[in-house]
Parts: sequence; structure tokens; C-alpha cells
Amino acid sequence: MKRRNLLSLIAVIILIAVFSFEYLQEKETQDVIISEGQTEKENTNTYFLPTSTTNSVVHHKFYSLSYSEAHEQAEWVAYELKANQVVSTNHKRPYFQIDKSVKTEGAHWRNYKNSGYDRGHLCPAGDRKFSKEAHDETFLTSNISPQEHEFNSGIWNRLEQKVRYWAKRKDGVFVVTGGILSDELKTIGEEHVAIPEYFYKIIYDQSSKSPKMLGFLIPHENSNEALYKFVVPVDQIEELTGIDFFPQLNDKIENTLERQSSYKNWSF
DNA sequence: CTGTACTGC
DNA sequence: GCAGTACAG
Repeated sequence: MKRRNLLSLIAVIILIAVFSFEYLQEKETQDVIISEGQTEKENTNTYFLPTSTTNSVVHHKFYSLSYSEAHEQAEWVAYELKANQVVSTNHKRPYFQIDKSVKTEGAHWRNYKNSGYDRGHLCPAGDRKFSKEAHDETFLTSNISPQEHEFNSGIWNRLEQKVRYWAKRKDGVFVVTGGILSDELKTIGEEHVAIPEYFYKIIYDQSSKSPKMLGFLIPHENSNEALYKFVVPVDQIEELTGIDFFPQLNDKIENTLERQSSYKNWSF
């Protein structure tokens, strides 16, 4: 029946139109003005969330995290760093606050006081300078890990600056970072905040038609070695952490990207 | 940039 | 607990 086929076709078209409209509406409601006419998607950082081994995922306005109560820190912090978010505005450093969004509540910053370790940002303050609100939001204890000062201000700082460089150059990157939280780590403070022996960082670039991924695994000690010497397959970080990074990607693409450890498409 | 520490209220 | 200031890699 031709008439029936035509009616079905029209019905399908209408359904697609309705869903598209709703989809676009939803997208629009996610748009948020950050500053002076710049429109950014709010919570784009939630598009590529890793899995959680602790079932304790928290969404902040400008980054998300999965908290490990056993280690009193995040197992991962994930966010998008857009090219136009890399700015040099200076903000005063606020005090670290306990993250009220974490059900079990994060550690108090006093655990770090006189511990000999830095309150090392996972989502760096330097990546959220585009607004005071975004900057201050990184000063939650759920976003820090004990780091040796020479490591934090040394090779880790170098890597964070490289991420900002890539974000500008590649029109934005997605970042997932944290410490390797294994058993029987040394701890600091009354709440026993674990001191990771390794830190990892994964960068994902989807600005071109061929997406790119880069994983770093760095021992918790300063090093003057070139950063690319710490590049590892993301699969290795997944084995160490039990976390599945970028599960939203098409399996074939994900497998290919996470198996490799080539940095030839990344300029250091 | 990445941070800590001290003084003083 | 918070502000201001000084100092270090």
C-alpha cells in the first residue's frame, strides 16, 4: 500500500523532528554564559566520564570526580579544557574547603598541614582561571592529593603547562587525572590521606577527524627527564586503577586509542 | 606557574 | 578561621 508507506514515512519524519527539537532544546539549556558573551557548554566535562570503582561520583560546575573514601582523595578528576579557557587572569588563592557534595565528606586540609607534602591540585587552579567561581571550585579537598613539593612544582607542573599548551593549540582537550590508589600506601594526617606512588594523566583530543589520546604515568618524585618518556598506553593505567576511561567512545576507536602509546601527533 | 609559613586579629 | 605578607622550586 503506497498510501500507507507514505503515512509511515511522514510519521517517522515527524518523530525525528520532534526528538531533534527536544535534543537541541536540551543542548541549549546546557549553554551557560561564562563571561562577556562567551558561551560555553556547561558540564561538557560529563561527556567523557570514566567509570567509578567507588560508586561515588560528584559533579561540580567545572569538573567531575570520583571519590575514594578509603584513600581520602579522588581516584579521578575529569574536565574539559577549552582553548579560550586558557587565560592568565590572576585570582587570590582561597582556603581549601571540604567538599560537601561528597557523601562521606572529603578530608580536612589540616591533614596536609606540616605533613611535608603539598596540597597538590588534580584539576589545576591554572586550568580554571577563566572565572573566579571556576578557580575557587578547584580549592576543595576532594580535588587534591599529597604531593612532594619538588614533584608538584617540577615535572607535574611541567605536564600541566603542556596540557594548557595543547588545549590552546588543539582547540580544547579532555583531561582525566589522579593518583594510582593502591593498597597499603603511606598516609598523612589523622584521616590517613594516602600518598600515591604514581600519578597519571590522560589527554583526549577530538578537535580533528582522527581523535588522539595520550596517557602519562609518572612516579611520585621529581624528574628532569623529558615528559614524553612517561607516555604509556592508557590500557596500562586502566589495569593499575581498575577504571575504564572514555567508555563512551566507540569500542573500536577506544581500543585502538588506548592500546597505543605513540606521541608522534603531539608536539612537546 | 606550583606551593608553604609566619604574623596578627 | 581569615588577611596580609614573605619566600621557594
